[in-house]
Amino acid sequence: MPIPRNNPRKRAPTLADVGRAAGVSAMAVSAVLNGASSSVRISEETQKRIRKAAKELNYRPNIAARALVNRRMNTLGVFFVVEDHELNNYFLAVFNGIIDAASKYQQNVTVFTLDTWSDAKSQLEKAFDGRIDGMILIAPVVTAEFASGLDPNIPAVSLHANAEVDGMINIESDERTGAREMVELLLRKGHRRVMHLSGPRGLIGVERRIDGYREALQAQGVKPEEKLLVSTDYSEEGGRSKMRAWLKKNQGLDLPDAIFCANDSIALGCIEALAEAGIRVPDDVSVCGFDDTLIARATVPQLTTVRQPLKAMGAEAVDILMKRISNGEDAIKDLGKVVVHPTVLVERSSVRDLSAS
Amino acid sequence: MPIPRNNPRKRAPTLADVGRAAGVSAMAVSAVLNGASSSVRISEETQKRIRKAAKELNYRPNIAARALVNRRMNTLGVFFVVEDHELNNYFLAVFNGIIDAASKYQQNVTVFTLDTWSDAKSQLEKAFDGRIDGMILIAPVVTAEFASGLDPNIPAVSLHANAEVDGMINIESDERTGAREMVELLLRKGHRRVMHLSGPRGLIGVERRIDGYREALQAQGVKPEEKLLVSTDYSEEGGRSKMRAWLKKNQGLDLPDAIFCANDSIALGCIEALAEAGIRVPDDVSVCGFDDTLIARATVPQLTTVRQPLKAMGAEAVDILMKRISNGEDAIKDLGKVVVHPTVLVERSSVRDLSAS
DNA sequence: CTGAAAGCGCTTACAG
DNA sequence: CTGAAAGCGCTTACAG
Repeated sequence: MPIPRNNPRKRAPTLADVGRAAGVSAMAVSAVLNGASSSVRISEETQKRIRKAAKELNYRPNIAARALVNRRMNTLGVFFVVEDHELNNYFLAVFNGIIDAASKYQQNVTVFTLDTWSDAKSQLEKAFDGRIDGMILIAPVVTAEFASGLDPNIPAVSLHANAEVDGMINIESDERTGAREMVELLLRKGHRRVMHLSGPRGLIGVERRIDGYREALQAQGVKPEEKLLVSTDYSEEGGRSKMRAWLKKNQGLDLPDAIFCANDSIALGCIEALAEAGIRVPDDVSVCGFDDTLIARATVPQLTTVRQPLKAMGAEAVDILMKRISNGEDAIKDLGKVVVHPTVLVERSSVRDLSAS
Repeated sequence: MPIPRNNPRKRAPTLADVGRAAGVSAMAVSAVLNGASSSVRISEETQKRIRKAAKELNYRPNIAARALVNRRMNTLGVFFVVEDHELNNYFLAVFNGIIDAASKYQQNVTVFTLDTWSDAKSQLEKAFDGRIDGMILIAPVVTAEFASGLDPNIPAVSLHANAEVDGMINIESDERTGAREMVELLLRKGHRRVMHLSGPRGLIGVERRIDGYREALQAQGVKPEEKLLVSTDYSEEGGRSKMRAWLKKNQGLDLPDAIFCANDSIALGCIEALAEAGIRVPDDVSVCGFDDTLIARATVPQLTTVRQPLKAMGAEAVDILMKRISNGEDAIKDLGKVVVHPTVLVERSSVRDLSAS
């Protein structure tokens, strides 16, 4: 659909209009309204007159004119791939942190959704026309091709990037430790046969969670069973269908003691598939998740999960981005290329303590 | 925190740069790159040369300069009150529809969060400096004072506004019918004592749901009990605390047959409070919600609820807004001031059929 | 200390 | 059919 071009907005009062009303130059008005504008000194009385005129005319500085001069839009761009046109709770949590922090810096946030990261280059370009001062990439799948599509003049910060990009700072959480601690918890509670419903193989976060899972098992001398590691995509539907299939294939055989799901959505789908089969959580099998999104509190029983501080991570992305925008690339050196947040184990009701019984 | 002003972006190539490289005027470049620019005709060969130069220089038209001339930013503003700094699933669904539709029109979306609607005036003003071409107000609490704070030159569309505003189009769903149908369903399934956990009294949507609830009861000759109508705020915490309090107060007395909650979050809190008290859903009492957000599918049992087409409503807000922006106020006459979407009953597993047993 | 001028990068209207 | 000029509304640097 073409961009509608006609029908420009009505002309709003300008600095000149205000100046005329107050009997001064546009420049004087600018100086007064922008506060501490360096050298200019204007008498108290004139200032009052100017402010009064501005108020009466309902004057607002035109943002486009300002941006043209300052080469700053005071706007941050958020880039995110939307699967099946459905925003999810991971996005919600991160975005929440972003807008919260952005308003602190008086920055606007505009959201750019992509269909996929693989041809992100052409989609990203659209934003490289001065409309944003910095970009936040949420969970980008970074390839060399993709990285070459970035504009070196626009500072970028990523969350949960799967690879390091030159000149870009990435914010992550310690997923490996989080996964390890979760599985340790399961083992401590007497679970032995721990299944892992992982995310799509190859993504760095997925592999880290698998590593943590294996690490915990090995430390306790539990031999990992091949058939207890099943990968799916990071969705409710993925968790449901893979769990359904697994149950069908292993009909009549023993259930695992516990199922460690790679995120809360998978866990939700998993619980649904179990419920369909008449298997109760946590009475018959324990289930736990990862992320601690809204979903984790919505399930019944509420989900034991690994909390990633998603909101705080979104906020930090803004903090770092603002530093880079304001101070230029000098700011980077102090920061390091990766910021790692610790995860927190959140115990709710979906894991049963077998050791107690 | 002050807006960082320093450190402007690096100078990007301009039309003049491209023109110089191609040996033509900036105007010629503009004409070629903008496509069908009316009168101007430039030879095929020159066009090619211009495009090549633009590509080589990696030219992007500067959005601020364009906006200054066109008085159009091609961005839409979304305004929303965030309670306790927590975005919710209602927002997620509506926002999803908004960004989906906006990308269709090649419009950017920027999100403005407010603390409260009551002093929205001062917060709205910030956006009246040409940075947006139109505004979408999500669930605004409209007062005369608020309405007077709107800029008549910026087209506005609201969703779930509680009152009609002159010159603004409001998008709603037929909440009254939705509520009535839900309660009719409960009655049909043999429930008699139906409790309603409503939203905050006074809001128009809340009253409509209450009206629908009462209407259904009356039509079946069921006398509404005063103590079965409890109001809370539209949150999980509200549903939990009010349900807890009710159970405590009515300890030892009969439970209602079913609880009709005014939204899914309340229903979730309600289910939690019931679970705490050892009351099972739907075995001991049926619970249903309203909205059909993500939450409704996450609960176990999944929630029977009234679906509002939130995503479609968000998309329609954009469609209408774009008509108003493009065609001016002429577009309004065709539309009417209120657009009402039908609701749909979604039956899941949280309501038990008593008539069958 | 004040004001007139130049310039940000684009598009539109108007001469040649 | 083409090109030089004016103007969008602001800010910054530079004369008086």
